[in-house]
Amino acid sequence: MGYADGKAVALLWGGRGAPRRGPKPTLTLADISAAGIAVADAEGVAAVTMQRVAESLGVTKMALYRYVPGKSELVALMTDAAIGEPPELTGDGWRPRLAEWARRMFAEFWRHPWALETTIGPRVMGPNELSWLDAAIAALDGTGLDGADAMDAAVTIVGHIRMVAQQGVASPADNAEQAMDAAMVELLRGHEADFPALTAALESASRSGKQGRAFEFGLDRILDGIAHLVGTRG
Amino acid sequence: MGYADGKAVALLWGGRGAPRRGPKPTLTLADISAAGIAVADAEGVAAVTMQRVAESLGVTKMALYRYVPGKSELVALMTDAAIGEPPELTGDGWRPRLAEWARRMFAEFWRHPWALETTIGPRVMGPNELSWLDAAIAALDGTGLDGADAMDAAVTIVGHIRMVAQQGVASPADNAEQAMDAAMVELLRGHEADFPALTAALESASRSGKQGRAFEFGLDRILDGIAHLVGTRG
DNA sequence: AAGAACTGTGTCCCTTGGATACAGATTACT
DNA sequence: AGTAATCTGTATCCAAGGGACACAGTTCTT
Repeated sequence: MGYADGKAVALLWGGRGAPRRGPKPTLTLADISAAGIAVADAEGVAAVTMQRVAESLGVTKMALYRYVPGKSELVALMTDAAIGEPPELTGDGWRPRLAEWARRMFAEFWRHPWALETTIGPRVMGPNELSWLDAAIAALDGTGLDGADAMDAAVTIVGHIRMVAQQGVASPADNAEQAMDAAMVELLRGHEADFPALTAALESASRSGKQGRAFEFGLDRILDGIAHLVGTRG
Repeated sequence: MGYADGKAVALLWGGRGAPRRGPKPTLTLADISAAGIAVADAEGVAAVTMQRVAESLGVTKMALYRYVPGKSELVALMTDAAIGEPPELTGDGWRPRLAEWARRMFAEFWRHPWALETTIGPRVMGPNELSWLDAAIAALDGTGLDGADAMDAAVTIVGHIRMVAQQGVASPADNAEQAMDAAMVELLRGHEADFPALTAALESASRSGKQGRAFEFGLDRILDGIAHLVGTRG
Protein backbone atom coordinates (compact mmCIF):
# COMPACT_ATOMS: atom_id res chain seq x y z
CA MET A 1 0.00 0.00 0.00
CA GLY A 2 1.03 3.58 0.55
CA TYR A 3 0.32 6.72 -1.34
CA ALA A 4 0.95 5.19 -4.75
CA ASP A 5 -0.65 1.83 -5.41
CA GLY A 6 -0.63 1.58 -9.17
CA LYS A 7 -3.72 -0.57 -9.48
CA ALA A 8 -5.74 1.57 -7.12
CA VAL A 9 -4.70 4.76 -8.89
CA ALA A 10 -5.65 3.33 -12.25
CA LEU A 11 -9.04 2.23 -11.01
CA LEU A 12 -9.93 5.38 -9.13
CA TRP A 13 -8.63 7.84 -11.67
CA GLY A 14 -8.89 6.04 -14.98
CA GLY A 15 -11.74 3.62 -14.72
CA ARG A 16 -11.42 0.46 -16.76
CA GLY A 17 -11.62 1.52 -20.39
CA ALA A 18 -14.19 -0.42 -22.39
CA PRO A 19 -12.95 -3.80 -23.68
CA ARG A 20 -12.72 -4.27 -27.41
CA ARG A 21 -13.69 -7.90 -27.72
CA GLY A 22 -15.56 -10.56 -25.85
CA PRO A 23 -18.97 -10.58 -24.19
CA LYS A 24 -20.51 -7.42 -22.83
CA PRO A 25 -19.79 -7.02 -19.14
CA THR A 26 -22.92 -7.47 -17.06
CA LEU A 27 -21.75 -5.03 -14.42
CA THR A 28 -20.12 -1.64 -14.17
CA LEU A 29 -17.77 -0.30 -11.55
CA ALA A 30 -20.56 2.01 -10.46
CA ASP A 31 -22.89 -0.96 -9.89
CA ILE A 32 -20.35 -2.77 -7.80
CA SER A 33 -19.43 0.27 -5.83
CA ALA A 34 -23.07 1.07 -5.14
CA ALA A 35 -23.74 -2.47 -3.97
CA GLY A 36 -20.80 -2.30 -1.61
CA ILE A 37 -21.93 1.04 -0.25
CA ALA A 38 -25.39 -0.32 0.41
CA VAL A 39 -23.96 -3.17 2.44
CA ALA A 40 -21.59 -0.90 4.33
CA ASP A 41 -24.30 1.64 5.12
CA ALA A 42 -26.57 -1.04 6.46
CA GLU A 43 -24.19 -3.30 8.33
CA GLY A 44 -20.83 -1.62 8.48
CA VAL A 45 -17.74 -2.06 6.40
CA ALA A 46 -16.88 -5.31 8.16
CA ALA A 47 -19.89 -6.88 6.48
CA VAL A 48 -18.52 -5.99 3.06
CA THR A 49 -17.08 -9.21 1.73
CA MET A 50 -16.62 -10.16 -1.86
CA GLN A 51 -19.20 -12.87 -1.34
CA ARG A 52 -21.74 -10.50 0.13
CA VAL A 53 -21.37 -7.88 -2.57
CA ALA A 54 -21.48 -10.49 -5.30
CA GLU A 55 -24.66 -12.02 -3.91
CA SER A 56 -26.41 -8.69 -3.84
CA LEU A 57 -25.53 -8.28 -7.50
CA GLY A 58 -26.58 -11.77 -8.49
CA VAL A 59 -23.15 -12.98 -9.56
CA THR A 60 -20.52 -15.16 -7.98
CA LYS A 61 -17.67 -13.89 -5.90
CA MET A 62 -15.01 -14.45 -8.54
CA ALA A 63 -16.91 -12.45 -11.13
CA LEU A 64 -16.06 -9.32 -9.20
CA TYR A 65 -12.37 -9.92 -9.70
CA ARG A 66 -12.91 -9.24 -13.39
CA TYR A 67 -13.68 -5.66 -12.47
CA VAL A 68 -11.65 -5.02 -9.36
CA PRO A 69 -8.17 -6.32 -8.63
CA GLY A 70 -8.88 -6.98 -4.97
CA LYS A 71 -10.89 -6.04 -1.98
CA SER A 72 -8.85 -3.03 -0.97
CA GLU A 73 -9.39 -1.43 -4.33
CA LEU A 74 -13.10 -2.09 -4.05
CA VAL A 75 -13.18 -0.34 -0.71
CA ALA A 76 -11.24 2.59 -2.13
CA LEU A 77 -13.74 2.84 -4.93
CA MET A 78 -16.67 2.69 -2.53
CA THR A 79 -15.12 5.35 -0.38
CA ASP A 80 -14.61 7.89 -3.12
CA ALA A 81 -18.07 7.23 -4.50
CA ALA A 82 -19.68 7.56 -1.09
CA ILE A 83 -18.02 10.89 -0.39
CA GLY A 84 -19.33 12.18 -3.67
CA GLU A 85 -18.64 15.46 -5.35
CA PRO A 86 -18.35 18.60 -3.26
CA PRO A 87 -21.26 21.05 -3.41
CA GLU A 88 -21.32 24.54 -4.81
CA LEU A 89 -20.74 26.93 -1.94
CA THR A 90 -23.19 29.79 -1.90
CA GLY A 91 -22.18 31.80 1.14
CA ASP A 92 -20.80 35.31 1.01
CA GLY A 93 -17.24 35.53 2.31
CA TRP A 94 -14.77 32.89 3.33
CA ARG A 95 -16.24 32.14 6.71
CA PRO A 96 -19.79 31.21 5.72
CA ARG A 97 -18.44 29.29 2.76
CA LEU A 98 -16.04 27.28 4.84
CA ALA A 99 -18.72 26.66 7.44
CA GLU A 100 -21.08 25.40 4.79
CA TRP A 101 -18.34 23.22 3.37
CA ALA A 102 -17.73 21.73 6.80
CA ARG A 103 -21.39 21.03 7.46
CA ARG A 104 -21.79 19.31 4.10
CA MET A 105 -18.77 17.18 4.64
CA PHE A 106 -19.94 16.29 8.11
CA ALA A 107 -23.23 15.19 6.62
CA GLU A 108 -21.43 12.85 4.25
CA PHE A 109 -19.50 11.17 7.02
CA TRP A 110 -22.65 10.98 9.05
CA ARG A 111 -24.42 9.24 6.21
CA HIS A 112 -21.54 6.83 5.60
CA PRO A 113 -19.86 6.33 8.97
CA TRP A 114 -17.77 3.45 7.69
CA ALA A 115 -15.92 5.94 5.48
CA LEU A 116 -14.18 7.13 8.62
CA GLU A 117 -12.51 3.76 8.87
CA THR A 118 -11.60 3.51 5.23
CA THR A 119 -9.98 6.95 5.03
CA ILE A 120 -7.51 6.35 7.81
CA GLY A 121 -3.88 5.59 7.21
CA PRO A 122 -1.90 6.08 4.03
CA ARG A 123 -4.01 5.49 0.99
CA VAL A 124 -4.66 6.51 -2.57
CA MET A 125 -7.00 9.48 -2.64
CA GLY A 126 -9.71 9.52 -5.25
CA PRO A 127 -10.93 12.39 -7.41
CA ASN A 128 -13.86 13.21 -5.17
CA GLU A 129 -11.76 13.34 -2.06
CA LEU A 130 -9.35 15.73 -3.75
CA SER A 131 -12.22 17.81 -5.07
CA TRP A 132 -13.48 18.37 -1.56
CA LEU A 133 -10.04 19.49 -0.51
CA ASP A 134 -9.84 21.75 -3.53
CA ALA A 135 -13.16 23.33 -2.62
CA ALA A 136 -12.00 24.12 0.88
CA ILE A 137 -8.81 25.74 -0.36
CA ALA A 138 -10.81 27.72 -2.89
CA ALA A 139 -13.05 29.04 -0.13
CA LEU A 140 -10.00 30.61 1.44
CA ASP A 141 -8.98 32.48 -1.69
CA GLY A 142 -8.56 36.15 -1.10
CA THR A 143 -7.93 35.89 2.62
CA GLY A 144 -4.23 36.52 2.31
CA LEU A 145 -3.40 33.05 3.57
CA ASP A 146 -0.75 31.29 1.53
CA GLY A 147 -1.04 27.78 0.15
CA ALA A 148 0.43 26.01 3.13
CA ASP A 149 -1.77 27.95 5.53
CA ALA A 150 -4.88 27.14 3.55
CA MET A 151 -4.00 23.45 3.36
CA ASP A 152 -3.34 23.25 7.07
CA ALA A 153 -6.53 25.11 7.86
CA ALA A 154 -8.52 22.66 5.77
CA VAL A 155 -6.81 19.73 7.43
CA THR A 156 -7.68 21.09 10.85
CA ILE A 157 -11.33 21.41 9.98
CA VAL A 158 -11.44 17.93 8.52
CA GLY A 159 -9.96 16.59 11.72
CA HIS A 160 -12.77 18.14 13.68
CA ILE A 161 -15.43 16.88 11.32
CA ARG A 162 -14.10 13.36 11.53
CA MET A 163 -13.80 13.40 15.28
CA VAL A 164 -17.34 14.51 15.90
CA ALA A 165 -18.71 12.15 13.28
CA GLN A 166 -17.04 9.27 15.07
CA GLN A 167 -18.75 9.99 18.33
CA GLY A 168 -22.21 9.81 17.00
CA VAL A 169 -21.87 6.60 15.08
CA ALA A 170 -24.19 3.83 16.19
CA SER A 171 -26.21 6.01 18.49
CA PRO A 172 -29.75 7.01 17.70
CA ALA A 173 -29.03 9.98 15.50
CA ASP A 174 -30.89 12.49 17.63
CA ASN A 175 -28.97 12.22 20.87
CA ALA A 176 -25.53 10.95 20.03
CA GLU A 177 -23.69 13.18 22.43
CA GLN A 178 -25.99 12.43 25.31
CA ALA A 179 -25.58 8.73 24.65
CA MET A 180 -21.84 9.12 24.78
CA ASP A 181 -22.02 11.10 27.99
CA ALA A 182 -24.26 8.49 29.51
CA ALA A 183 -21.86 5.73 28.54
CA MET A 184 -19.02 7.61 30.19
CA VAL A 185 -20.98 8.20 33.34
CA GLU A 186 -21.66 4.49 33.45
CA LEU A 187 -17.98 3.68 33.11
CA LEU A 188 -17.02 6.22 35.75
CA ARG A 189 -19.37 4.78 38.33
CA GLY A 190 -17.20 3.76 41.24
CA HIS A 191 -14.13 5.46 39.86
CA GLU A 192 -15.22 9.06 40.30
CA ALA A 193 -12.21 9.83 42.47
CA ASP A 194 -9.81 8.85 39.71
CA PHE A 195 -11.35 11.21 37.17
CA PRO A 196 -12.40 14.26 39.12
CA ALA A 197 -12.37 16.81 36.34
CA LEU A 198 -14.18 14.55 33.94
CA THR A 199 -16.79 13.64 36.51
CA ALA A 200 -17.45 17.27 37.30
CA ALA A 201 -17.61 18.19 33.65
CA LEU A 202 -20.11 15.45 32.91
CA GLU A 203 -22.27 16.52 35.83
CA SER A 204 -22.37 20.11 34.71
CA ALA A 205 -22.82 19.13 31.10
CA SER A 206 -26.49 18.34 31.07
CA ARG A 207 -26.59 19.09 27.40
CA SER A 208 -30.11 20.26 26.92
CA GLY A 209 -30.99 18.18 23.92
CA LYS A 210 -28.97 20.39 21.64
CA GLN A 211 -27.96 18.10 18.84
CA GLY A 212 -24.74 18.86 17.04
CA ARG A 213 -23.47 21.10 19.77
CA ALA A 214 -20.02 19.56 19.76
CA PHE A 215 -19.72 20.03 16.04
CA GLU A 216 -20.74 23.66 15.93
CA PHE A 217 -18.71 24.45 19.01
CA GLY A 218 -15.44 23.20 17.58
CA LEU A 219 -16.15 24.63 14.17
CA ASP A 220 -16.72 28.06 15.70
CA ARG A 221 -13.46 27.83 17.66
CA ILE A 222 -11.46 26.86 14.60
CA LEU A 223 -13.04 29.51 12.42
CA ASP A 224 -12.42 32.09 15.14
CA GLY A 225 -8.80 31.02 15.15
CA ILE A 226 -8.54 31.27 11.39
CA ALA A 227 -10.21 34.67 11.46
CA HIS A 228 -7.63 35.81 13.94
CA LEU A 229 -4.88 34.67 11.61
CA VAL A 230 -6.52 36.30 8.62
CA GLY A 231 -6.60 39.51 10.62
CA THR A 232 -2.88 39.44 11.30
CA ARG A 233 -2.01 38.44 7.74
CA GLY A 234 -4.21 41.10 6.17
CA MET B 1 -20.20 -4.04 20.24
CA GLY B 2 -21.02 -0.50 21.14
CA TYR B 3 -20.32 1.56 24.19
CA ALA B 4 -21.04 -1.20 26.64
CA ASP B 5 -19.58 -4.58 25.87
CA GLY B 6 -19.66 -6.34 29.20
CA LYS B 7 -16.66 -8.54 28.59
CA ALA B 8 -14.52 -5.69 27.33
CA VAL B 9 -15.49 -3.46 30.24
CA ALA B 10 -14.66 -6.18 32.73
CA LEU B 11 -11.28 -6.80 31.15
CA LEU B 12 -10.27 -3.18 30.74
CA TRP B 13 -11.53 -1.92 34.05
CA GLY B 14 -11.42 -4.91 36.34
CA GLY B 15 -8.60 -7.08 35.12
CA ARG B 16 -9.05 -10.77 35.71
CA GLY B 17 -8.84 -11.23 39.46
CA ALA B 18 -6.30 -13.85 40.47
CA PRO B 19 -7.67 -17.40 40.41
CA ARG B 20 -7.75 -19.26 43.67
CA ARG B 21 -7.02 -22.77 42.47
CA GLY B 22 -5.32 -24.53 39.65
CA PRO B 23 -1.93 -24.00 38.08
CA LYS B 24 -0.32 -20.59 38.16
CA PRO B 25 -0.96 -18.77 34.94
CA THR B 26 2.19 -18.48 32.86
CA LEU B 27 1.15 -15.16 31.42
CA THR B 28 -0.40 -11.92 32.53
CA LEU B 29 -2.66 -9.57 30.69
CA ALA B 30 0.21 -7.10 30.64
CA ASP B 31 2.48 -9.66 28.95
CA ILE B 32 -0.06 -10.40 26.29
CA SER B 33 -0.87 -6.79 25.70
CA ALA B 34 2.81 -5.90 25.43
CA ALA B 35 3.41 -8.67 22.93
CA GLY B 36 0.52 -7.48 20.84
CA ILE B 37 1.75 -3.91 20.95
CA ALA B 38 5.19 -5.01 19.81
CA VAL B 39 3.73 -6.74 16.79
CA ALA B 40 1.46 -3.82 15.96
CA ASP B 41 4.24 -1.27 16.29
CA ALA B 42 6.47 -3.26 14.00
CA GLU B 43 4.05 -4.49 11.36
CA GLY B 44 0.74 -2.77 11.89
CA VAL B 45 -2.38 -3.92 13.59
CA ALA B 46 -3.29 -6.17 10.67
CA ALA B 47 -0.36 -8.37 11.60
CA VAL B 48 -1.78 -8.89 15.07
CA THR B 49 -3.31 -12.34 14.97
CA MET B 50 -3.88 -14.65 17.87
CA GLN B 51 -1.35 -16.99 16.31
CA ARG B 52 1.28 -14.31 15.96
CA VAL B 53 0.92 -12.98 19.47
CA ALA B 54 0.89 -16.48 20.91
CA GLU B 55 4.06 -17.40 19.04
CA SER B 56 5.92 -14.39 20.32
CA LEU B 57 4.96 -15.47 23.83
CA GLY B 58 5.89 -19.09 23.34
CA VAL B 59 2.42 -20.51 23.78
CA THR B 60 -0.25 -21.76 21.44
CA LYS B 61 -3.04 -19.71 20.05
CA MET B 62 -5.72 -21.22 22.20
CA ALA B 63 -3.82 -20.49 25.38
CA LEU B 64 -4.56 -16.81 24.88
CA TYR B 65 -8.27 -17.44 25.06
CA ARG B 66 -7.76 -18.32 28.72
CA TYR B 67 -6.90 -14.71 29.32
CA VAL B 68 -8.86 -12.81 26.74
CA PRO B 69 -12.36 -13.57 25.52
CA GLY B 70 -11.58 -12.72 21.93
CA LYS B 71 -9.51 -10.72 19.60
CA SER B 72 -11.45 -7.50 19.86
CA GLU B 73 -10.91 -7.42 23.59
CA LEU B 74 -7.22 -8.04 23.08
CA VAL B 75 -7.03 -5.07 20.74
CA ALA B 76 -8.91 -2.90 23.21
CA LEU B 77 -6.44 -3.90 25.89
CA MET B 78 -3.49 -3.17 23.66
CA THR B 79 -4.92 0.20 22.77
CA ASP B 80 -5.41 1.40 26.28
CA ALA B 81 -1.99 0.14 27.30
CA ALA B 82 -0.31 1.78 24.31
CA ILE B 83 -1.86 5.15 25.03
CA GLY B 84 -0.56 4.92 28.56
CA GLU B 85 -1.18 7.25 31.44
CA PRO B 86 -1.32 10.98 30.81
CA PRO B 87 1.66 13.05 31.94
CA GLU B 88 1.82 15.64 34.65
CA LEU B 89 1.35 19.01 33.01
CA THR B 90 3.88 21.57 34.15
CA GLY B 91 2.99 24.69 32.21
CA ASP B 92 1.70 27.88 33.77
CA GLY B 93 -1.83 28.75 32.69
CA TRP B 94 -4.38 26.81 30.69
CA ARG B 95 -2.91 27.47 27.30
CA PRO B 96 0.61 26.11 27.79
CA ARG B 97 -0.81 23.18 29.73
CA LEU B 98 -3.27 22.29 27.01
CA ALA B 99 -0.58 22.70 24.36
CA GLU B 100 1.73 20.37 26.25
CA TRP B 101 -1.09 17.89 26.65
CA ALA B 102 -1.72 17.98 22.93
CA ARG B 103 1.93 17.49 22.03
CA ARG B 104 2.23 14.55 24.38
CA MET B 105 -0.85 12.91 23.02
CA PHE B 106 0.33 13.48 19.49
CA ALA B 107 3.58 11.77 20.39
CA GLU B 108 1.68 8.71 21.60
CA PHE B 109 -0.27 8.39 18.40
CA TRP B 110 2.90 8.93 16.46
CA ARG B 111 4.58 6.12 18.34
CA HIS B 112 1.63 3.77 17.91
CA PRO B 113 -0.02 4.75 14.64
CA TRP B 114 -2.21 1.67 14.64
CA ALA B 115 -4.01 3.11 17.66
CA LEU B 116 -5.66 5.53 15.27
CA GLU B 117 -7.42 2.61 13.66
CA THR B 118 -8.42 0.93 16.88
CA THR B 119 -9.93 4.02 18.47
CA ILE B 120 -12.36 4.73 15.69
CA GLY B 121 -16.01 3.93 15.90
CA PRO B 122 -18.04 3.12 19.00
CA ARG B 123 -16.00 1.26 21.54
CA VAL B 124 -15.37 0.72 25.21
CA MET B 125 -12.93 3.31 26.48
CA GLY B 126 -10.26 2.18 28.89
CA PRO B 127 -9.00 3.87 32.04
CA ASN B 128 -6.02 5.43 30.34
CA GLU B 129 -8.07 6.91 27.56
CA LEU B 130 -10.42 8.47 30.08
CA SER B 131 -7.49 9.70 32.14
CA TRP B 132 -6.17 11.63 29.17
CA LEU B 133 -9.57 13.19 28.68
CA ASP B 134 -9.73 14.02 32.37
CA ALA B 135 -6.35 15.70 32.18
CA ALA B 136 -7.44 17.93 29.32
CA ILE B 137 -10.58 18.98 31.14
CA ALA B 138 -8.55 19.67 34.26
CA ALA B 139 -6.23 21.93 32.26
CA LEU B 140 -9.23 24.12 31.49
CA ASP B 141 -10.22 24.56 35.13
CA GLY B 142 -10.54 28.16 36.11
CA THR B 143 -11.13 29.46 32.62
CA GLY B 144 -14.81 30.01 33.19
CA LEU B 145 -15.75 27.42 30.60
CA ASP B 146 -18.47 25.06 31.74
CA GLY B 147 -18.28 21.29 31.56
CA ALA B 148 -19.78 20.95 28.13
CA ASP B 149 -17.50 23.63 26.72
CA ALA B 150 -14.43 21.98 28.18
CA MET B 151 -15.42 18.57 26.84
CA ASP B 152 -16.06 19.94 23.40
CA ALA B 153 -12.80 21.85 23.41
CA ALA B 154 -10.90 18.70 24.30
CA VAL B 155 -12.68 16.78 21.59
CA THR B 156 -11.75 19.39 19.03
CA ILE B 157 -8.09 19.19 19.93
CA VAL B 158 -8.10 15.42 19.84
CA GLY B 159 -9.58 15.57 16.38
CA HIS B 160 -6.71 17.70 15.21
CA ILE B 161 -4.11 15.50 16.83
CA ARG B 162 -5.54 12.41 15.19
CA MET B 163 -5.83 14.01 11.79
CA VAL B 164 -2.25 15.15 11.66
CA ALA B 165 -0.96 11.89 13.09
CA GLN B 166 -2.74 10.05 10.26
CA GLN B 167 -1.02 12.00 7.58
CA GLY B 168 2.45 11.20 8.68
CA VAL B 169 2.00 7.48 9.13
CA ALA B 170 4.17 5.38 6.87
CA SER B 171 6.29 8.25 5.67
CA PRO B 172 9.87 8.69 6.76
CA ALA B 173 9.23 10.47 10.01
CA ASP B 174 11.18 13.59 9.10
CA ASN B 175 9.26 14.77 6.06
CA ALA B 176 5.78 13.37 6.33
CA GLU B 177 4.04 16.46 5.08
CA GLN B 178 6.32 16.89 2.11
CA ALA B 179 5.80 13.25 1.19
CA MET B 180 2.07 13.78 1.27
CA ASP B 181 2.31 16.90 -0.84
CA ALA B 182 4.50 15.09 -3.33
CA ALA B 183 2.00 12.25 -3.56
CA MET B 184 -0.77 14.73 -4.26
CA VAL B 185 1.21 16.50 -6.93
CA GLU B 186 1.77 13.15 -8.56
CA LEU B 187 -1.95 12.39 -8.54
CA LEU B 188 -2.81 15.82 -9.89
CA ARG B 189 -0.50 15.49 -12.86
CA GLY B 190 -2.68 15.85 -15.92
CA HIS B 191 -5.73 16.92 -13.92
CA GLU B 192 -4.52 20.34 -12.85
CA ALA B 193 -7.48 22.04 -14.48
CA ASP B 194 -9.92 20.09 -12.34
CA PHE B 195 -8.31 21.12 -9.08
CA PRO B 196 -7.15 24.69 -9.61
CA ALA B 197 -7.10 25.87 -6.01
CA LEU B 198 -5.36 22.76 -4.78
CA THR B 199 -2.78 22.91 -7.53
CA ALA B 200 -2.00 26.52 -6.76
CA ALA B 201 -1.81 25.84 -3.04
CA LEU B 202 0.59 22.97 -3.52
CA GLU B 203 2.80 25.07 -5.75
CA SER B 204 3.02 27.88 -3.25
CA ALA B 205 3.41 25.48 -0.36
CA SER B 206 7.05 24.64 -0.63
CA ARG B 207 7.08 23.78 3.00
CA SER B 208 10.62 24.56 3.95
CA GLY B 209 11.46 21.40 5.78
CA LYS B 210 9.56 22.53 8.81
CA GLN B 211 8.49 19.29 10.39
CA GLY B 212 5.26 19.32 12.34
CA ARG B 213 4.11 22.56 10.80
CA ALA B 214 0.60 21.28 10.22
CA PHE B 215 0.31 20.17 13.80
CA GLU B 216 1.43 23.40 15.38
CA PHE B 217 -0.55 25.46 12.90
CA GLY B 218 -3.86 23.84 13.72
CA LEU B 219 -3.14 23.71 17.41
CA ASP B 220 -2.46 27.44 17.43
CA ARG B 221 -5.68 28.14 15.57
CA ILE B 222 -7.76 26.06 17.96
CA LEU B 223 -6.10 27.53 21.03
CA ASP B 224 -6.65 31.02 19.63
CA GLY B 225 -10.28 30.16 19.19
CA ILE B 226 -10.56 28.84 22.72
CA ALA B 227 -8.78 31.92 24.06
CA HIS B 228 -11.33 34.06 22.27
CA LEU B 229 -14.12 32.16 23.95
CA VAL B 230 -12.45 32.36 27.35
CA GLY B 231 -12.24 36.10 26.83
CA THR B 232 -15.96 36.43 26.21
CA ARG B 233 -16.91 34.09 29.04
CA GLY B 234 -14.65 35.79 31.61
C1' DA C 1 -6.59 -38.28 50.12
C1' DA C 2 -9.82 -36.56 46.95
C1' DG C 3 -12.45 -33.64 44.48
C1' DA C 4 -12.87 -28.96 42.47
C1' DA C 5 -11.14 -25.53 39.67
C1' DC C 6 -8.02 -23.85 36.57
C1' DT C 7 -4.35 -23.97 32.83
C1' DG C 8 -2.34 -25.16 28.32
C1' DT C 9 -3.06 -27.82 24.22
C1' DG C 10 -4.60 -30.56 20.02
C1' DT C 11 -8.23 -30.94 16.88
C1' DC C 12 -11.98 -29.43 14.30
C1' DC C 13 -15.05 -26.09 11.75
C1' DC C 14 -16.46 -21.88 9.35
C1' DT C 15 -15.56 -17.68 6.88
C1' DT C 16 -12.82 -14.90 3.86
C1' DG C 17 -9.55 -13.43 0.24
C1' DG C 18 -7.56 -14.98 -3.67
C1' DA C 19 -5.27 -18.19 -7.57
C1' DT C 20 -6.23 -21.08 -11.33
C1' DA C 21 -8.38 -23.44 -14.90
C1' DC C 22 -12.22 -23.76 -17.95
C1' DA C 23 -16.51 -23.26 -20.94
C1' DG C 24 -19.33 -20.03 -23.47
C1' DA C 25 -19.86 -15.46 -25.85
C1' DT C 26 -18.38 -11.76 -28.85
C1' DT C 27 -15.53 -9.30 -31.83
C1' DA C 28 -11.54 -8.49 -35.20
C1' DC C 29 -9.02 -10.13 -38.97
C1' DT C 30 -8.36 -12.80 -43.10
C1' DA D 1 -18.04 -16.45 -43.58
C1' DG D 2 -14.80 -18.63 -40.73
C1' DT D 3 -11.37 -18.62 -37.42
C1' DA D 4 -8.57 -16.97 -33.80
C1' DA D 5 -8.10 -13.79 -30.17
C1' DT D 6 -10.07 -12.05 -26.26
C1' DC D 7 -13.20 -11.34 -22.78
C1' DT D 8 -16.86 -12.95 -19.40
C1' DG D 9 -18.73 -15.70 -15.62
C1' DT D 10 -18.04 -19.81 -12.99
C1' DA D 11 -16.46 -23.94 -10.34
C1' DT D 12 -12.88 -25.69 -7.71
C1' DC D 13 -9.10 -25.36 -4.69
C1' DC D 14 -6.05 -23.41 -1.10
C1' DA D 15 -4.22 -20.88 2.99
C1' DA D 16 -4.99 -17.94 6.90
C1' DG D 17 -7.59 -16.50 10.65
C1' DG D 18 -11.10 -16.59 14.62
C1' DG D 19 -13.07 -19.45 17.58
C1' DA D 20 -15.60 -23.89 19.82
C1' DC D 21 -14.69 -27.99 22.28
C1' DA D 22 -12.85 -31.74 24.68
C1' DC D 23 -8.96 -33.45 27.28
C1' DA D 24 -4.94 -34.04 30.18
C1' DG D 25 -2.10 -32.11 33.66
C1' DT D 26 -1.61 -29.10 37.85
C1' DT D 27 -2.68 -26.99 42.21
C1' DC D 28 -5.62 -25.49 45.88
C1' DT D 29 -9.35 -26.54 49.30
C1' DT D 30 -11.68 -29.48 52.39
